[in-house]
Amino acid sequence: MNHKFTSATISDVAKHAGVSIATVSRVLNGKTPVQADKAERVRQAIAELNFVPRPAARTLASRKTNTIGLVFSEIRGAFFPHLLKGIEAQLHEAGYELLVYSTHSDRPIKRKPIGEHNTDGLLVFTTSLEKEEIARLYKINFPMVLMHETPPEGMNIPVITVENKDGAAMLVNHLIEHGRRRIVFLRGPEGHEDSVWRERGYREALAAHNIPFDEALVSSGEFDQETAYHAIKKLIQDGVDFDAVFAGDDDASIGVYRALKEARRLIPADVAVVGFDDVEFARYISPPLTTVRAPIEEVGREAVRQLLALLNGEQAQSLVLKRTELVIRESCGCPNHS
Amino acid sequence: MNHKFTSATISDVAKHAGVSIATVSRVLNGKTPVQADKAERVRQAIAELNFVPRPAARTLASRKTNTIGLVFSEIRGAFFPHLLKGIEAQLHEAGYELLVYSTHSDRPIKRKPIGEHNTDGLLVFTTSLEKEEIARLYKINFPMVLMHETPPEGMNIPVITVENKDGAAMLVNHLIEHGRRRIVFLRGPEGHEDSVWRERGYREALAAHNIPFDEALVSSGEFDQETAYHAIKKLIQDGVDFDAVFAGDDDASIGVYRALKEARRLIPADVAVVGFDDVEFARYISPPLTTVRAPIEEVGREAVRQLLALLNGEQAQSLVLKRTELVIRESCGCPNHS
DNA sequence: ACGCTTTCTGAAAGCGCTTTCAGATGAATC
DNA sequence: GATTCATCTGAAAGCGCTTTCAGAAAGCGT
Repeated sequence: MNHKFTSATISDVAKHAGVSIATVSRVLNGKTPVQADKAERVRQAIAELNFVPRPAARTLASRKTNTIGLVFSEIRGAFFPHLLKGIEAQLHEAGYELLVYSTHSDRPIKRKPIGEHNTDGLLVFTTSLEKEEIARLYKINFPMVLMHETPPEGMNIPVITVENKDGAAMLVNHLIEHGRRRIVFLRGPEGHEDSVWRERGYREALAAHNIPFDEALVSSGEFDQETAYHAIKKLIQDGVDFDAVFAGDDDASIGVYRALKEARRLIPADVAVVGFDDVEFARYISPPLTTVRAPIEEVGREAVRQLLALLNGEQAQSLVLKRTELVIRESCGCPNHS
Repeated sequence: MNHKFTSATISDVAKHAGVSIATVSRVLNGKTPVQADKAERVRQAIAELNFVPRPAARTLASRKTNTIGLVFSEIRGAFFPHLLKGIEAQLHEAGYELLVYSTHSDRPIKRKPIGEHNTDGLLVFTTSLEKEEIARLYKINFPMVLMHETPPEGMNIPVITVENKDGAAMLVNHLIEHGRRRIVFLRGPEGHEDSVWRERGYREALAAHNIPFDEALVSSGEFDQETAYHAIKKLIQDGVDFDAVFAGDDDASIGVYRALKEARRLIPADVAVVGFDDVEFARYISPPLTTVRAPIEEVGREAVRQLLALLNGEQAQSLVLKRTELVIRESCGCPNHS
């Protein structure tokens, strides 16, 4: 009943080509030399029998899964496809498979879902994996690289992320140079790496212009529309005075737009708004959003590169910061930049 | 050297619990009864040794991979994350792993990338898999379900998609009821299932109002901005007369907006525009886009449900059409609908 | 022609599980 | 108490590969 899909095995090929299975394995893997004519016969047999080696058998015998795992907490946000695309492309170029795992906290975990038993290495996005699990994997020296998250204290795990601080600072500087002084900052999720660095950029830019930091202007955006919407709404209800909003990211700025429009505040005349990421819709919302371009796809590719280096026993860079770039459109008050 | 990650195996557990590996296996799988006290001892041993069964070994022995594959041609379009989310969630609820594979045509395929050897079933999105490969898998009775694509002639493979025809017809009817008569339709990619049905809806709506179909009004949108932009630009240059555009999908309508704005045609006063999908940005572009809501995440979940049915030897529905819903905003000329 | 490398090859031993099969155990029946 | 059954359990045989190991074949120098 379970034998439905069994097709040719390595010994069928061996028989067909008149060699031993060891030889077949050798031409399959190409690491050990095989006489040209035999190799050719084997290749023919493989073609004729339409033989495909079972990954499970290979994995069991070689202890290499040939797949890497991607762990993240939730599929959300317009940047996600780009990340995935970069990872997928780079990975498959190298001949690896991609196992995708999303750690919804509410999911009952039946068995250890992803780790050293079913992957050769892990790509971890932000805070999707608990510190203890990271520590455990680190202890057994399991290859992994983190994206948009610094490793726990004392662990030397490669990190790929974008220039969050610089990007944020560019944005806020730009706002300040446009005469904005009361700039709201919408934080991302609690403990979120990106958010921390963006806040630092925000603070540094303020400090550089001698504008005091005002806790009242900082609120939670959670990097999503809904929370951002409510945050801004609340600020308005509370009568907080502000003339600009750094939304945390582009998704959040959507919520900001909505709250502002409902309150009949004009963008950018009354309130300038800037995002972060430069996702597709940023240029098409109205007014077009000034933001910072984060090379997300490149982050994915780079993460894979570093992980592959690790897998090959090479040294990986412990930190790769991808450059961000200010994209000026109209929501900051600059005209004619669409 | 490759033994880095070896930890406890089933025989360690067996020894530790004073039973045979067969018994351990049985408590692991829970299909065969085991005396309560022994089972308890085994469970303790598993916990103490931190034992996790190797999937490769299980797969090899049982011929079940416990993972299903998702195949698609390109990670693109704002709806993709939703699809993936639905699939991922539903799948992991059922305890399956997700192997993701994108078939860029330009990728050198090293080995058969995805199929019966490394998955228990396949989720195929649109035209990502060649007809021959589908036929081959179908012939060996390999479980799969298609999303947004009908199977080749004579093959009974479950299909999950949305009410493309109805959705398109609703859109076009709405346009016509607003007095539009010269309605451009931007086709999707050649051979794309969704596109075919949307065109049918378009034609039926025209026919229902006795408006003759005009080939000159149909052009290629490819479901992306760029192509849509050029298509509309060309129509304008060619002096084709039109008062509305059914963009094919929301992504394409972005391109339509751009071309129209460049040509100083007002939306919706001069030209009404409607999309398809209702992705996030649809409500935030200016003017807010009238479109049809396609329950993409639900398509993903349903596809998984049907595939799981197939895997359990149950009968799957051969066609599931998810209902679409007209979302009226402003780009069609309706006021106050934001 | 003889030893000595060097290169290639097959036998066989696993990799860590599942699953069959036959046997052990104890309960139930007469 | 003997017989029959229903339950549970362990030994052992694979699943389909990779990899070691030792031997065969072929090349080389003298």
